[in-house]
Amino acid sequence: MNLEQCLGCGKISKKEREEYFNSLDAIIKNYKKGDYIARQGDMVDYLYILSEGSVKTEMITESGGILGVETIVAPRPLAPAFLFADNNRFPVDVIASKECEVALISKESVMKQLSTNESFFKSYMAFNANRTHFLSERLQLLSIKTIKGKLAYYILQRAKNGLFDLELNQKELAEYFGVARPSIARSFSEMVEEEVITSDGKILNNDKLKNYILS
Amino acid sequence: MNLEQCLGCGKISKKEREEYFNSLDAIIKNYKKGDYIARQGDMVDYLYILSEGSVKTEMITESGGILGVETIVAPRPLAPAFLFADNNRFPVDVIASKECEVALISKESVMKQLSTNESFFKSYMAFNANRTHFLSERLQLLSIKTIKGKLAYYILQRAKNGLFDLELNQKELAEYFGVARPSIARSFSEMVEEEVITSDGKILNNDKLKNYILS
DNA sequence: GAAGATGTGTAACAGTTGTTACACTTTAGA
DNA sequence: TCTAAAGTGTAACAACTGTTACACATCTTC
Repeated sequence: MNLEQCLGCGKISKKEREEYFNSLDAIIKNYKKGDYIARQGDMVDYLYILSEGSVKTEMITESGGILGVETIVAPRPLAPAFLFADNNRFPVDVIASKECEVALISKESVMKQLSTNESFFKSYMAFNANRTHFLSERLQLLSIKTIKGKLAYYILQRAKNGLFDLELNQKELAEYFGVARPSIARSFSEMVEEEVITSDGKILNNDKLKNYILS
Repeated sequence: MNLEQCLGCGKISKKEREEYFNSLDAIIKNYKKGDYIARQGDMVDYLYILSEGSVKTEMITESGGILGVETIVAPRPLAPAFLFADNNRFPVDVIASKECEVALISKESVMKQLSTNESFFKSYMAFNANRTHFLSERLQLLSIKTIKGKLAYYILQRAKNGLFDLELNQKELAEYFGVARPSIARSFSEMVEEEVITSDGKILNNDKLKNYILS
């Protein structure tokens, strides 16, 4: 899910990239730290590609305070989904957190590329599809309210032949679920206690495991 | 976000729709209640459009129990994002919950339409863009842990000139946030108590309101 | 193989939310 | 206008999770 994928080109030098952007009629803009790249409510009429630097997105604060939301590091498109949305406006402020280079590709140019450059098309579609996939996954996980439920869902997704591998350690799981680390340990050991799973990765009671997700 | 939007055609009769599907080389399939339309892990090689009926998505249960996930009512595409995803497999079982008609349009035909039919293209892109937008919104809201935080985020999104309108009643808000109704009432009255908002829709302290989102 | 770093198990307590129940207010319809 | 339905305010208690702290295990590196 990066710049190369999105543009349908492999790893290239900075010079090659510039030539490539030129062929797309891109406007290259440079920003200093603290510059606003876009403001909440601005129309998204271009495909914004952050080719150098990093940005953070923020909600507006009328009276001083600032609420950080997310940091995005190059290379990555900035709001690729909004370009074709009905409400095609930036949902947040986008501010350079260091020196940035951004390529703006007009909607028309993007559409032309999409229809003439199969590689570009496939990459663009795959990027958005993967993002939807990612968001759906995260949403389903977050909408499960209990930690045991999240764990059960997570385990069932990775289960094979009654065995599972968590892949992440407790600290990483906690971050992924948005919960506290000791809470993961507690829930996990309770599930072992209740003979639903074993601590070494076996599923003992599939139905009970699924029931965690519901309740 | 419906069939018409997705296909780039207005409201048409069933006969017209069938002709339209024919022009897309669609395969029309009919299912009875209880039939499996797709199984978890099946490849998504077609654009599935549910034109009649309704389906529910389920996680598999090896030993009897069933875990419902979501109900989808016609007309709507079924897994439009997965068609172009890298991991293009159904994430869940899809089962007819009444008599259904599904149009399967091959990936090739979809790509052909996308490049030759601007209306189809725009509708398809808008559908996916809007879905991404929707998912991002929901995810951001759900990732806020406290109810006061969710309320603050919700209010700030709808705020204008220091005023806000919740638009939903408490019961609807509770469902939207995935929390209990009395908890909404409690959090709301605490925020009024703390002189951050008034119960009739004024924002008294913008910064405190944003702080709820963080903590 | 000793030492620090990383990962895990666990406990006590605080904080937030869910559950249930009920009173009250407002709205919509007869 | 009266009534039923829908919406809201609130309280007591249960349940779950977060916080903090510490013990112990395991892994890495010199």
